[in-house]
Amino acid sequence: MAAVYDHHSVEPKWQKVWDDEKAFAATNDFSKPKYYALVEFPYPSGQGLHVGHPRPYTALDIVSRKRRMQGYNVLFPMGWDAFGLPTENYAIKNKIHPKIVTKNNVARFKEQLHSIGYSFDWDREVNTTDPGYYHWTQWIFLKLFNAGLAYKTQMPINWCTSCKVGLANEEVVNGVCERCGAPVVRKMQSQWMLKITEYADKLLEGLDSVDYIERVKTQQRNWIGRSTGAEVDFKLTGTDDKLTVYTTRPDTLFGATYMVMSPEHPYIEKYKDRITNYDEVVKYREEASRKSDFERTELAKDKTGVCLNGLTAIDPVNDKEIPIWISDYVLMSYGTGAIMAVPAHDERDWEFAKKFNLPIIEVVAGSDKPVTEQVYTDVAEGKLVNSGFLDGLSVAEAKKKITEFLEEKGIGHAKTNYKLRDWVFSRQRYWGEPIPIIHCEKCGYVPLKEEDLPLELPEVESYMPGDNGESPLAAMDSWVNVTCPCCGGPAKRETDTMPQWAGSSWYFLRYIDPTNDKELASQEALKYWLPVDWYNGGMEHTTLHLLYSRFWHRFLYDQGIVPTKEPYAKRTSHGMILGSNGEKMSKSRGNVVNPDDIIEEYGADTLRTYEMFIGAFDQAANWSMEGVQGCRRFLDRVWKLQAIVTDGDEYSKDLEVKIHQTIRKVSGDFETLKYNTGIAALMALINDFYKAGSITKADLKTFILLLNPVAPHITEEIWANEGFEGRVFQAKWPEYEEAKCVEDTVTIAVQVLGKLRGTFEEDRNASKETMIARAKETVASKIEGKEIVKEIYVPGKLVNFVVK
RNA sequence: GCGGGUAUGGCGAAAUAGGUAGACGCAAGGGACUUAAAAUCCCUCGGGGGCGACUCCGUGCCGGUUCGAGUCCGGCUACCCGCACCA
Repeated sequence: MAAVYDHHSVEPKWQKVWDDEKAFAATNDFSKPKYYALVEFPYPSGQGLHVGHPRPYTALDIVSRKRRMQGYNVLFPMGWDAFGLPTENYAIKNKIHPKIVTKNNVARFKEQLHSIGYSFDWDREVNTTDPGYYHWTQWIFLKLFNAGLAYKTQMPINWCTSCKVGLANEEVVNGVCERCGAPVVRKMQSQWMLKITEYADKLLEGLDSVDYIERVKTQQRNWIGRSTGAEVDFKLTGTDDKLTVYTTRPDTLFGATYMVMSPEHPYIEKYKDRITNYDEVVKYREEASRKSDFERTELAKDKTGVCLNGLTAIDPVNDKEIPIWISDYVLMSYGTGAIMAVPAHDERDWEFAKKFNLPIIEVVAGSDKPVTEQVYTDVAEGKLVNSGFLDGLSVAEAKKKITEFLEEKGIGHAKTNYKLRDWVFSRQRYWGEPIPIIHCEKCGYVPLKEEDLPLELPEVESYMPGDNGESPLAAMDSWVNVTCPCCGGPAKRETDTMPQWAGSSWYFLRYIDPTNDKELASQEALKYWLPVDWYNGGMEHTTLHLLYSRFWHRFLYDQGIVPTKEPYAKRTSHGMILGSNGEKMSKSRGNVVNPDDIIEEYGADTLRTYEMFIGAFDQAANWSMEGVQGCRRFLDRVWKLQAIVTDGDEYSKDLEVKIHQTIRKVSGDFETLKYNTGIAALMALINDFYKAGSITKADLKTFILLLNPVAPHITEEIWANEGFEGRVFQAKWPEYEEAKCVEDTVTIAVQVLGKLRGTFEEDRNASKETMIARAKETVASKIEGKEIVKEIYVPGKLVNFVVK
C-alpha cells in the first residue's frame, strides 16, 4: 500500500476497469427487479461542465450504486439535450455549423463526466440532435397533430426593431435588445401551438398518484391554476353585442361599478366609431404592446388605463349602466380578456378605482373598516348586502344561487378556468427539429407520412433568421418547395423548428431502447422499465420541462404507446451551487469553479464527497475551497485505515453498536436526500475507529461498502489492497440488526420547569420509578422545599418537574 | 405583481413525531513532532458574568399555545427561485 492516496493513478485505473468490465450496463434480463434512476440530461454548453452539474448526478449515482449492491437491475443513463439558442448564436458568430459545435461540446462534457466516475450506462447515450432520435420527436408531433392537439394561431413574439429578428425573452433586457440595444416590440406571428390546456385536468389529477416533493406538486398545481367561477354576459349599451367576462366571484355581481377590457380586445376595433377618445385608446394600446405580460402585471401597483368614452355596459342583475375602461393588467390570454370590476372586494380593482376615482360599493359585509378605506376580500366570514335577492347569504351560498340565476336567465354559466396557457411550439430558428408539416393552398396543413421521417435539417448557408423574422430554413427554396402529399399540387414546408423542450419531453423513453429504428421503444422494454423510479432535477424545471414531459407522456398513454399514465414515480429537487460569495456563479462575476481543477488537485472522490457534504441537498449552497480540503482530509484518513487494520472477521466489540447504527443511518440517509448527514455519520465512525487504535478487517469492510457509492475509486482500491473478494460494485450492501443498534445505558436529561438542570446515566431498561428517583437526586438542590405539581417522563429522553 | 421557498455560532450546517440547540466539517487559538515550515496528531472553540461548583442570555423580528418551542399557530421583515422563446 502506498503511504498516501494518489488519486492521479488510482482514479483513471478504476474508471478503465469499470468501462472494460461494462460494470454498470443495464441488462435486458427482465426477470430481475428493476430500478430506473434518472437525472436531467445537460445542455452541452461551450463553457463545459459546471460544479452545479455534479450535485444531482452524484446524488443519484449514489442511489444507483447502492441499488446495484442491493440486487437490482439498474438503468442510470445519460445523454445530451443539444438543440438550443446558445449553440446557434455561437454558430452565427463564428460561422461554424452548430453540428460541429455540438459535437465538440459533447465530447468535452462526456470526458468531464467520465472523469468523475459516474456509473452511467454509456451504451444508452442519446442526443436530441441525432436524426435517429428526432425522428421520434417528429413522430410524436405528428401524433399530436393527428389528435388535433397541434394548431396554428397568431401569437406575439419579441421583435427587435433594429436586428429584425425574433428574440427569446432572455435576450430582451429592460425592453431593449440584448445585442444591439434597440427597442423591442411585440409583433404578431403565426405560430404552432400545442393544446396542453386540454390536459390540464389530467395533469392535475395525476399529481395525486405520484411521489413528488410537496413544493413541486404545489408549484405545478398553482401553475395550472384551476379556478371555478362563472362567465357573465353584460349588454353593450345601444348594441346587440354582449361583453362576456370571467369572474371567480359571481356573488359580487351587484358590486360591479365598471368593466375593464384588455387593450387588445376586438370590441375596440369593432366600435371605434363610437369611442370618442379613440386616439387616446390607440396610443395606450401601443404602449401596452411594448410590455410583456410579466411587465404588465408587475407594474400593476401603479395602475394605468383609459376610459372608453361612448361605450358602456349594463349590469344584468340591476340594469345599471357602468363605464368600460381598458387597462394593461387585463390580459387577452386569460379568461375572456375582460373583467367586471368589484373594487370593494378585489385588491387590483380597488387600487384602480382609487386611482381613477370610481365608485366603490360594498356587497359583502363584515369588514372592520369601510370599503372606501380598505378592500375586503374575506370569503369565509362575510354576508351579502346591497345585493337584492342575495342579501344575507354567505359568499359560498351566494355563488351557487347567482350561478343558478344566470343559467336560468341565459346570461351566464358556471365556468372552470385555468391559468395554464397553450404551449407556443414554434421557433423561427435553425438549430431545432424541423416541424414535419407541409402547407398546401388547397389542402391546408398536411402532415408528413410516417415513413418520410425523420425530416432532416438541411444544410443552409447562413444561420441568421430572415429579415421578416422567418427561420433560416425559409431561404432554402429547394427544401421549402415541395409537392403536396395530399393532392400533388405545389406546396411549402413549414420552416419553423421546435423548441428545445420537445426533445427533452420524452428522452427518458428513448434510454429504454435507444437504438430501435422501428419504434420509439419496444413495448416489452417500456413495460419493464417504466415508470422512472426516481427523477431528480432542478426546481427551475418544475413548471415547464416537468409539466411538458408529463403532458407528452400522458398523451402517449392515451394513444396506447406507453403503459403508464405518469412518467415519473418520484421527483426530487436539488439546490443550486453558488459562488463562495453567495452569488450565482458566472464568468462576469469571476466566481466560477471548474470541476476539472478540483479533480486535478484533489481527485474525483473528493469532488463527489464535497458536493454531497456541502449542505442540505435541497437548498442552495456556497462553494468553499476549505470545505473541499476538509473532504480530502477525510479521504486521506480513510486511506490510512489500512495501517491500523488487523485480522478478524467479526466487528470489534467496542465498535459493534456504532457500526450497526452507522449502517442504519447511512442506509436511510442515502434514500432521503440527506447525503450530508450520511457522510457526517461516516466521519464520526472513522473518528471512533482511530480512537479505538485498531480495527478488524470486518470493521473496515463494512466502512468501505458504506462509503463506496460516494467515493467509488478509493474504496475500490482499498478493497483490492485488502484482498476482499471481487469488486466493491459487485458486493452486497451491508445490513444491520436493530437489536444491535442500542446502547446498554441511556442519558436522561432532567428539567425543572422546562429548563435543563442536569443529566444522569441509567440502564436503559430501568423502570419509570427508578428514573424519576434518580432524576430527583440529580436536581435535589433545585427542588428542595418546593412542591412537585407534575412529573413528566419521556422514556429514554428526559424527566421534567413542574414545581411551585 | 403573482406562485414557490429559505432564515440556527466567525463560516457550511445538525437536531426521528414538541423533549439535553450547535452532531459532522471549516476557520481560529493553544500544544506535540520538526533546525524551521508544510503535513500529521492531541486539546479548546455560541455570547456575557464568576477563582469556582455554577449562572444568565441565545435558532431573522413581534405576539400566542404548552410542563417544555429551532420545531406548532397568528402577524411582519429580509433574501433566493420561477413567471411560459435561456436551459
